[in-house]
Amino acid sequence: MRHLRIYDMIEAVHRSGSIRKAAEDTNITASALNRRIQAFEEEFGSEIFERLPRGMRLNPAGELLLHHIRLQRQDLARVHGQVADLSGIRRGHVKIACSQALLPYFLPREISKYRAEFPDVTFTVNVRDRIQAEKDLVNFESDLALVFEPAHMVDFEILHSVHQPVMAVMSAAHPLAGRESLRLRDCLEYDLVLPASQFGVRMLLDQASARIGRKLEPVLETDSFDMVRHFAAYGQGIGFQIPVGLNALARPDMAFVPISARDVSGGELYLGHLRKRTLPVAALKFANQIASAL
Amino acid sequence: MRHLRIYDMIEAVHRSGSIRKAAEDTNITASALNRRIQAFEEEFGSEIFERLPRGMRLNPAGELLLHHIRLQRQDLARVHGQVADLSGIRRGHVKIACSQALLPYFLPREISKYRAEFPDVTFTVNVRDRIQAEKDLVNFESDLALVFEPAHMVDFEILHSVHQPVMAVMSAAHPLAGRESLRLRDCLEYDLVLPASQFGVRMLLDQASARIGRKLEPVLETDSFDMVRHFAAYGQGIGFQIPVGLNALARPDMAFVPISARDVSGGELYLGHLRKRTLPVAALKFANQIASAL
DNA sequence: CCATAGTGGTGCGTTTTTTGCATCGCTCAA
DNA sequence: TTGAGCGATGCAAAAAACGCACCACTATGG
Repeated sequence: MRHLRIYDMIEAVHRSGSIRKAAEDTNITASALNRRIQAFEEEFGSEIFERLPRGMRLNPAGELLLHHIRLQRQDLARVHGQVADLSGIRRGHVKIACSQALLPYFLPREISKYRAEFPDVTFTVNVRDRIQAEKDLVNFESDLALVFEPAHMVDFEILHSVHQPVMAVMSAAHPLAGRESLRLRDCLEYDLVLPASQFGVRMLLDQASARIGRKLEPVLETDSFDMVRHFAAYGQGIGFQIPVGLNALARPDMAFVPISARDVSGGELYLGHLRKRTLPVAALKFANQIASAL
Repeated sequence: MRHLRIYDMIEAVHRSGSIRKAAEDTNITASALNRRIQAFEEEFGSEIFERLPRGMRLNPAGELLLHHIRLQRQDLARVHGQVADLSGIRRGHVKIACSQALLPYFLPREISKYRAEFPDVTFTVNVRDRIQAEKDLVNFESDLALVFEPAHMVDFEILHSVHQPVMAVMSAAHPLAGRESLRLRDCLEYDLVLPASQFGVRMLLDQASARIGRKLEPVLETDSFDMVRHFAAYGQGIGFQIPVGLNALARPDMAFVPISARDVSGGELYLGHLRKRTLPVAALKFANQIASAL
């Protein structure tokens, strides 16, 4: 869209922080770029950049404009998608920000299933904690977010939610492996491997242990749920995960035992998008599929 | 916004139905306009107009694009408003689609009150029935709608609603003028002046009279509530109106008596805007003022 | 404390894009 | 059948955008 070129230029200057650097990205001379920015500001009726001795920075007006630019671009992409839909072609691209728990089993399965029906739809999946996921939505870097116990949710519009108890994860040979359910105090007898504090599961566990007057002292704290699972699988440790991140069939060597709701009531896994936003067709259809899968 | 000129051109062609006519509105030659449309379609990846022997018409892709254009333009206006807000200037323009009932007293008073605080804000008020009001919102021809008993409401997001009983309107000298409330059957003894069938008040009255096995036979049916009031004021007839359209202080020569809720339960007056839309600052502030006034 | 590298801004000749004019081919209604 | 109205197009003129060279300014680091 050549007529929206000026928006690309503004974003390029915003990204690189200087006209000269942005000029390279834009395949244009710094002088030409400079003049287009100036002309735009003139027409817009207000400066959108602060001129600092070391470069350019968006001022508040520019921040507002930037959001408009992103909104505008995403909406145009939606229109493009719908127009493609008219001609019977199901094309498009879906950008997802999600918790790690969704990565090993759930999302790969759902994406494959979706692409079996619409092979021309492509995906971007970014692992984000619950705070960053919301920021991604605001910046239009993701269409959908699938997160466990999100943090503020002011810009988050819920499409679907599902309750997830917290599961203890351990080797199938572990003494507690046969139990129907576990109390939190049972787990404290063993080596604990816990996700880092920014994760929802950890937050729930911390709250629960505080209630029974104990403090969790993990032997291993990590930001990788893969690590949690593998450490638990090959030792006597206990890890924690939510059911959507587990697959009993795929791991007969492991045991997954729910923590009693009396200790940890569990949390909600939310599927949502940016408030007030109209999703592209592809993203909407995929969201519906996920919602029914959950 | 020079870079959005192509959008103006597309809208102009859509409005006038032909390139040559649109060329005059756009202050450009037909050939230049033609080529810009062609270039845009090329870049957009799909034709947006049907070429008919008698002119141009938007095809489905074009309809989708047109909606995007309007959305985009309105959002840019919102950004402009917010930027003006940053510099302390309260400028802007508010477009309202409303029922006739709001015209005589309510809206003039509220607009004056608002403009006393923000004199640089201007207004457009269009009288619309409840069906057309919603269309106006969809086409971005209005920011706000203030309507009685709207029809489908699928694209309508309610900001505020207030219950309005139906009032009988008559001369102060009318035999029924002193009553505290009226049954519908009391009114049927007199000459009736009714709003046309597209109005919410009429719909409620029709339903109510059908319930008591009667049919309303007005001596005067009109699409002007002014006419209803004046006819009632100068004769023995009875008209009907909702309270927001009446002002006892301004008309000591008239009497307003509520119809018993056992006959006509009344209806809701809704203030709303297009679903998912972010209103310009001025419109939002005005909407808040109206909501509290109601 | 000054040299230097990096920043945005500008004058001017050149290139690219857009526009206007004239004209073609087509369709439909009188 | 003819004329009026439509969109499309070739070509030259006008306008806009661009690249180059250079200016003024300011932090930073030897």
